[in-house]
Amino acid sequence: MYSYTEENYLKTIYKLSEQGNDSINTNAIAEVLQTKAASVTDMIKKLADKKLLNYEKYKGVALTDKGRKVAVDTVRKHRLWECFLYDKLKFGWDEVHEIAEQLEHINSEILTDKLDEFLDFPTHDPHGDPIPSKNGVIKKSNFILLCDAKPNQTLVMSGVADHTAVFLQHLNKISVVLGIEMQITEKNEYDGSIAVKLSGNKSMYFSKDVAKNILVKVK
Amino acid sequence: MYSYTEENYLKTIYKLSEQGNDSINTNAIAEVLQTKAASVTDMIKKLADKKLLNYEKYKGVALTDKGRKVAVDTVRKHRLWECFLYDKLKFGWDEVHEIAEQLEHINSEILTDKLDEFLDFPTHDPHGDPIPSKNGVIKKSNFILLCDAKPNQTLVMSGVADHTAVFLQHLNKISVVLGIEMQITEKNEYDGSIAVKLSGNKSMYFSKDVAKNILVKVK
DNA sequence: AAATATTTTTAGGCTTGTCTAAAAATAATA
DNA sequence: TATTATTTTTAGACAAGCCTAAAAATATTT
Repeated sequence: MYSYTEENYLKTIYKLSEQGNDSINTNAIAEVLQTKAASVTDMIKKLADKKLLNYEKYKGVALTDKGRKVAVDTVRKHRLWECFLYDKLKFGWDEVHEIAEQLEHINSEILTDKLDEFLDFPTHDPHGDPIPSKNGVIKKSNFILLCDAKPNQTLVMSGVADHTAVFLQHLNKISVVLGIEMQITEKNEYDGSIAVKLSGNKSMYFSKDVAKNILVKVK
Repeated sequence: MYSYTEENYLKTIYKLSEQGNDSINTNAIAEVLQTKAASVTDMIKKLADKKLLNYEKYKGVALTDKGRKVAVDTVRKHRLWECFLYDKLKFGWDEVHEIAEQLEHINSEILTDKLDEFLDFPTHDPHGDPIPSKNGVIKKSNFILLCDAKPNQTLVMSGVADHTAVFLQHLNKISVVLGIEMQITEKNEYDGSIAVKLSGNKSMYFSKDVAKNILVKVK
């Protein structure tokens, strides 16, 4: 239906627009896709011709419903494959993204459906990101950043804001995985660091850099 | 490493050479790949430049060890994915080929290894074709065609010579699946049809067209 | 508001993989 | 063997996706 490249452009534009970036500028797309602004302009014109996005010269782009559908479906496939790699093949959560970047372009609706069923209809991928439903609905998660959470509430580690392998590997190292529970015991104004108490009364410190990239849910 | 297209050319040439076709001619490749002879010539030159095959003008081609390795690895991935689709996702054996045509090009050695392990190191795909080992060895199966088998031996249905969806669907319809056992009770010279006795003493007839496309193993 | 900086677009070109039409080589037949 | 038929290759062209360099538009400073 759509090429590997077209899907990647649509997915990138979709993600940038989700991140609040209201007007999606050429350079931002080029940056994410590791290509040049001139190439982005070329492709944008083609995608606009196919009614996948609205484009006005020098004014940035916005996906049409048709384009958003393709993007969301690509995200859905990406996250389902990540679940497969993590849950079934036992890859680390820092390893699944790269492989899913390839698998997300496999084109078979029935495959996606069967995979979904095989995985028992997961709602979130291994990084805590929501998996869009077959019809493109994404359930909004009520996650907050650990650095914004209040003390004395039970918090459940539910996701990450930084998806880089180095960050995920750091969390591995300090045994922070999805599902662990904690309570903030101390928030230090000076450096933004946070002390928490884990189940089993173990305590742990997070630097601001880490705390601002951990998503938690208030239990 | 190698493009989708390059892998498909190498796989096709490999398969044609396995089918006994000693000199692989341009037209045969074009036929399989649904393209034109001129395109094949172009690609052959590029693959020869990359030392993936030996090529002499008007004399046909032969894979080098390097090229064969790529081809066999693609076949390995194809068949492992077919096992996954069949065993885990419960696709029919007539449905797995098309999807595996896409999945075979996913490039990740560790993924292939983990998939192999997840599937418990299968030796044959859902059509009875052998799965090459990681280092490219293909165990030769001692299967024979049902039409060439002798009466009064216990035969195990082990594979198919015709991989088309229509043939596989026909076998579904008459409940012929891998693993069923049978003994030939009658071979008709006139039309080449074969009568067999299945376990449970049920009997069944195969036309020559069917019998010549069923592979069995003498138990 | 004018000058400068940044962003975006255009122009022209490259590679991959494809095509058609014509030429060259090989194979088959009279 | 000469002729015809088939196969293969060459020549030239095209679309997709990318590039660099330069021009145009927009944003930011002074």
